Amino acid sequence: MSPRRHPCDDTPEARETHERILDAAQKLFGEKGLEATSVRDITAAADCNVAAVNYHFGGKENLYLESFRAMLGPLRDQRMAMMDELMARKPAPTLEEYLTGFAEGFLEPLVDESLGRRFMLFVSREISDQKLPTGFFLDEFIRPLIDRAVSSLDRVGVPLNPEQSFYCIFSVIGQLLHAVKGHHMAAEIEATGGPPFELKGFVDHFVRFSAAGIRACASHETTPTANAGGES
Amino acid sequence: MSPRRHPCDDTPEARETHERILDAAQKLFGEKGLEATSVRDITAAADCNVAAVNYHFGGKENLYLESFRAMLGPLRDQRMAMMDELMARKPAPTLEEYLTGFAEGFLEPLVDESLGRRFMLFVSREISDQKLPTGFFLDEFIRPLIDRAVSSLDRVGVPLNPEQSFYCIFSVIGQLLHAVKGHHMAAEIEATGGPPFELKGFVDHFVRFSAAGIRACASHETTPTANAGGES
DNA sequence: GACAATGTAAAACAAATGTTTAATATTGTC
DNA sequence: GACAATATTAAACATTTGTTTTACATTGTC
Repeated sequence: MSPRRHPCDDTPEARETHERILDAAQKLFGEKGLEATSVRDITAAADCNVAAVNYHFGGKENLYLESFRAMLGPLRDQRMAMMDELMARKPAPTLEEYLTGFAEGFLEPLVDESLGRRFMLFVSREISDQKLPTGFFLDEFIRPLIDRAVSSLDRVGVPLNPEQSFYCIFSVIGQLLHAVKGHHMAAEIEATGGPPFELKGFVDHFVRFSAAGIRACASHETTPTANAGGES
Repeated sequence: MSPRRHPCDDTPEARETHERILDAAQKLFGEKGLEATSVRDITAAADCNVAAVNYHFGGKENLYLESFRAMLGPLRDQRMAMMDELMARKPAPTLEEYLTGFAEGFLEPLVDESLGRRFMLFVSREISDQKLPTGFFLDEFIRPLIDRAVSSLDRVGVPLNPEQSFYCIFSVIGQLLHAVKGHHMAAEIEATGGPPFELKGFVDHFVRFSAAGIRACASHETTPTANAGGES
């Protein structure tokens, strides 16, 4: 009835095909999305039979989820560690150093054809076109990272209440995700005559822009009109 | 050979079906995307025959493009006008007023089931999963708006060079697009126990955050370390 | 009323989809 | 070598896909 039981490691060869399918699926699902990628596209790229997908993963939808899950854990932990490392520095980092580290850790996976890049494609797509079970992506990835970011931002010397922290992280992530889009569209932008989009230049701007923004939010308490400036 | 010739207005009835198909297509394409929406889904929603899509639009892909095009012009012009109106105010608006108007004009279409909301769904999807001809969306919508935004920001009293203006607009739009996502995911976020995402509260934060960020970028000339503050 | 033109409808089309079946190969164990 | 378990393959499965064909209805014109 249900042939999906995840054996996948009886022989090294079997494990190999299992891995090849997962690899091809991550690549193709990330590039073209769930519907636009056929099972035959994947098995062709993985150089195996069509039935192998159902044998190893029990169906296309489950393969999509497993492709995502296989990347999610390592990437989430990597970013968690990145933030922990930032907070563990001997002299506490300035807000600018914190933001620089955050941005580089966020955008670094984009530069080469790495696991992180594939995952980013997945994430971009999933955010605007949910295909995973409700809450899965949010609970397993987004929320832990936001929580960690909020609490790490808390120790960087800028006094923010929880709501302010959340909104500041929201603004930071919004900018960085948009930079991901800009990076993906860079070729097209330049092809049609737009200004070249450079990640390096953007990070400089991002740090300056966001540091001032965060400080402005911190210094805003009860006074209705906000003024920038006022740090040590 | 090619039955698509856009007659579409010989009889009032014909024009009506034409419109019904376009309406259903905008709704469904925006909600589920190109591949996940079948021609039969559309014709069922439009209450007409399957062949009508090919008769009136010459195929599914062309219908997708036409659905987008029909929204693009009005929405772009509306936002252009919004920015023009902002700039034409008798006393020149402050940066905060400018940002408030910009954010409200950007997010306003989200509140109800309007043309703007449909278009936003389309845009979100298209940004992370391009289905339209290369450059079309960029040239017809994104670039004109960015250009207008850059030049309008130029007259609000904050001295920015072109590169700084571009990056600031980039940061602003990144935050607002992410707010769109947050708004779309609001139900899901709250269902899983997250903090409620309120557009109103976000706009307040956004204005404070971005005004400080923009001023920081403006005051940054040759000094490597940027300090916020310093407006009139 | 006849004619032509245009819109609509039902049916059929070939191609592609995800999945399953059944047969074959491969491996480890006795 | 025989047996059983696992993995791979080729073929077939039933649907669904976008599109086309053919016939029918409607309308305006003479």
